[in-house]
Amino acid sequence: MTVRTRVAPSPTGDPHVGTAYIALFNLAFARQHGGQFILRIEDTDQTRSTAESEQTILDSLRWLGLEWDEGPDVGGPHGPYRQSERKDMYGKYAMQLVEDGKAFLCYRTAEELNELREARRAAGGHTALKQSDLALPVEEVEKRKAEGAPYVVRMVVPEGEGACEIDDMLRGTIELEWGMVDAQILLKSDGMPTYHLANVVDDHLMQITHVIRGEEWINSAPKHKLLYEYFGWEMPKLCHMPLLRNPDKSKLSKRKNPTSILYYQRMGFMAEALLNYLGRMGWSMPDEREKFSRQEMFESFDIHRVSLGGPVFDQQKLSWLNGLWLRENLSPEEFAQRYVQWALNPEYLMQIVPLIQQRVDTFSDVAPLAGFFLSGMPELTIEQFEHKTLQQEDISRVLQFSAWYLDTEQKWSKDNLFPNLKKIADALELKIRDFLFPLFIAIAGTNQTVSVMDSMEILGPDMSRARIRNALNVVGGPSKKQTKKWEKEFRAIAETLGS
RNA sequence: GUCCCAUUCGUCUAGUGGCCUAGGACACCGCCCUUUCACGGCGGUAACAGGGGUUCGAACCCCCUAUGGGACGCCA
Repeated sequence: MTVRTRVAPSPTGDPHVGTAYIALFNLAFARQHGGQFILRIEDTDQTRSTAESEQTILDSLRWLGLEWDEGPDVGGPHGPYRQSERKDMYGKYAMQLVEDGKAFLCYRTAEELNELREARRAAGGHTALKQSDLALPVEEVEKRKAEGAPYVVRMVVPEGEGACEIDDMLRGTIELEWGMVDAQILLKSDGMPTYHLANVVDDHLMQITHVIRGEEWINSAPKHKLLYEYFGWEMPKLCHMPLLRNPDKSKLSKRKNPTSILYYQRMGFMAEALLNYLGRMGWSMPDEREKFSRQEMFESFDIHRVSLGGPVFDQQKLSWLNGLWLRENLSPEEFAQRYVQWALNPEYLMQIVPLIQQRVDTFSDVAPLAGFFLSGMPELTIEQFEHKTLQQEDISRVLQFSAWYLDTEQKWSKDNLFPNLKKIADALELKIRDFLFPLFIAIAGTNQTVSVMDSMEILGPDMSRARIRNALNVVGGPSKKQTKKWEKEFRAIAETLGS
């Protein structure tokens, strides 16, 4: 038995707890059955990942105590689909389907597709586009072909009534209407495969027998099933896990909740506790024990104990669980060792020391100056935000605009953050030193400290965002009406920001 | 909008037709321990979304409604 999970690298390189969640259940399932667990980084799009961001993901998963097997290599060394030989490989499979009449070349332009979809939507029915919807007159096709116009390869899907039956290990049989399934692009105009093609081809070549993935994939399962049929391959068993949620029940997202494993690491959680907590999301031990190790989980694992309601990721319960691990599983010596490893490791310390060395007279000055690098959320009061020229509304505005900007920023370096924040300051007609004041308080709890840009870079995106959100709660955010107005202002500014 | 998936205390969950007067955990509240605060111990408030069936019997099976979420890309 071989199960696998696919990992989509995030543009920021931040490893997502949802990734670890799915990986954990794949691993538990595989280990329980004495099978292999294959982890594959998926990046056919290429706009997302860099070698560094992929490495960060793998390191984070390893830190959590997850492990994976190498499995058969597909089309070259493990990693994203950049190499040209891979293009050839997937291209061959796609063209084979074209020859068999299971796929077709499509010369439609983006504008035409938009129009077709608009028309469908206006009609109120399904928006899925089929081969017959996309067809062009023969002469038009010939004309575009002669011009060397770009084309994609799309799969043929059933038209008319009927439903596709998908077997899910937890949900039983799910019926999805073919009407909802569009003629999925298999090969993009640049010749790279889409996820759907790559997914099916790889899983077949890697002899995957079980796929445990997020619920968001249920709707594309018919496409996958069809591809297996077209190729004449056996389809792996599918299992769709519930999605982790924000406190407001929406899909876990960084805007509403810290999602990066790096954040929880920086926040001082033990890997064992975080993994334990993820194991409690939608799953329970037969004896309902709250605290259990990875090994204990694997020994008692039963995929049928997964409950399907989307679990809310609760920071407070995670903290409690972490406290249990800290208190009960570490001797004082181990505690000390772990703490040093967390706080005083050379890698982290050497980012901080250059910032503080010139500003201290004694070692005892270090902790007051740089303590916020080793803290969670600073305890803030409204008084700390009092400023000689800025009004409370200005403070709130600075924090809110910064939060909006930082939520979308993908390149997290001070050389990128600073010019953009400067532009926001200019747009708000604030001096940069005044503009930065609320950020200092939010991030460090004081403005008598090292550069806030450096601090944000070191603390990372999720920790910085969380602290600014925290500050916004203390100061009080904008009212509903104000929010609308500010959002409009911000959108205008956002267009001028670079990356 | 269309389709899909879900729905047990505020939150994570136990529960697979009688053991349910619905159990545990976090959070919250109270008491005890304690020079403080934590930790720990004890106790308390709090839930089967609603309506119809099926059944001797339904949190559990079926249907409808509601609510939440997800999917509808040359993203994954």
